[in-house]
Amino acid sequence: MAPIREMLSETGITEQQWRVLRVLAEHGSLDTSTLADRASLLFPSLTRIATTLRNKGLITQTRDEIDRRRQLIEITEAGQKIIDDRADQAAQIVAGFRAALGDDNYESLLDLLAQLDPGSSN
Amino acid sequence: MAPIREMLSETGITEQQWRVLRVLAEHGSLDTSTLADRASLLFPSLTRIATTLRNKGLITQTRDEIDRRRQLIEITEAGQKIIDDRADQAAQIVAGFRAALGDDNYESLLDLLAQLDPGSSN
DNA sequence: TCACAATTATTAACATGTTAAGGAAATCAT
DNA sequence: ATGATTTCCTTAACATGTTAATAATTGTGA
Repeated sequence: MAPIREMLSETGITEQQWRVLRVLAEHGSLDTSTLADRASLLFPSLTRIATTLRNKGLITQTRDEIDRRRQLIEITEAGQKIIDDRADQAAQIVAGFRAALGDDNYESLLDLLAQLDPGSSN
Repeated sequence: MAPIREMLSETGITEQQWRVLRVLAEHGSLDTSTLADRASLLFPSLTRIATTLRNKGLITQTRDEIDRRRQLIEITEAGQKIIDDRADQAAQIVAGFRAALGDDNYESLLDLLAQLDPGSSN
């Protein structure tokens, strides 16, 4: 993940914050549970990350009026911009990994890791 | 690592503390730099871990009298006992992973991971 | 020898992982 | 309808990863 963190260092955003924003960028707005699941974060972590992202103005949190235990988290324009500006760069980093291993090996690695951790739907 | 952590939960020792003890159990006593390297820990982490292990009476730290910047870290009998008592159990957990993937796949996984991170001599 | 650099380790500050405890809202059984 | 349970989330407490700043010691060159 070092190259990813390096890319993000200039934004003042961490790897996990970036992951949260990416998931939100794909899905628009999500409830906390789904978001935690897709970003592979535990609840307590997400709570803190959401707080800092909210303070940075990159997301908004609103109570679900139907079930007021729930929160809806939405990415702001500023947050979306951060993702958009670096999507290509991130894709290239991943492509770099893939190239380093070769396509076949890359697929093998993903398969083997998936076998070890059936939980991660990624 | 979940099974490892579960095994360790009864000892009150964490995964990293266990790693430090394991390295020490193999090598007797080591200077901090070498220990950090072999346990794949950064200096600040090792400093803290050493403090807690020392407080638990599992290691001892002594200044190197020739170069007084350095410290020698040694495992105590109590620390050695913790490792000895669980070495078999840990080996079985690893064997379990290996069995889950199959021997060939297991080797493949190690190879692929090594290609991604040439640094880890493990 | 003495200022300056390099080495070794610690401390600080922040973010996260992890487990446990707590709090508010909804659900359910009676 | 109400008390117990469940669900969803937050807080708390501790350990670690990570980067930067400091401290202590040693090494070096003029």
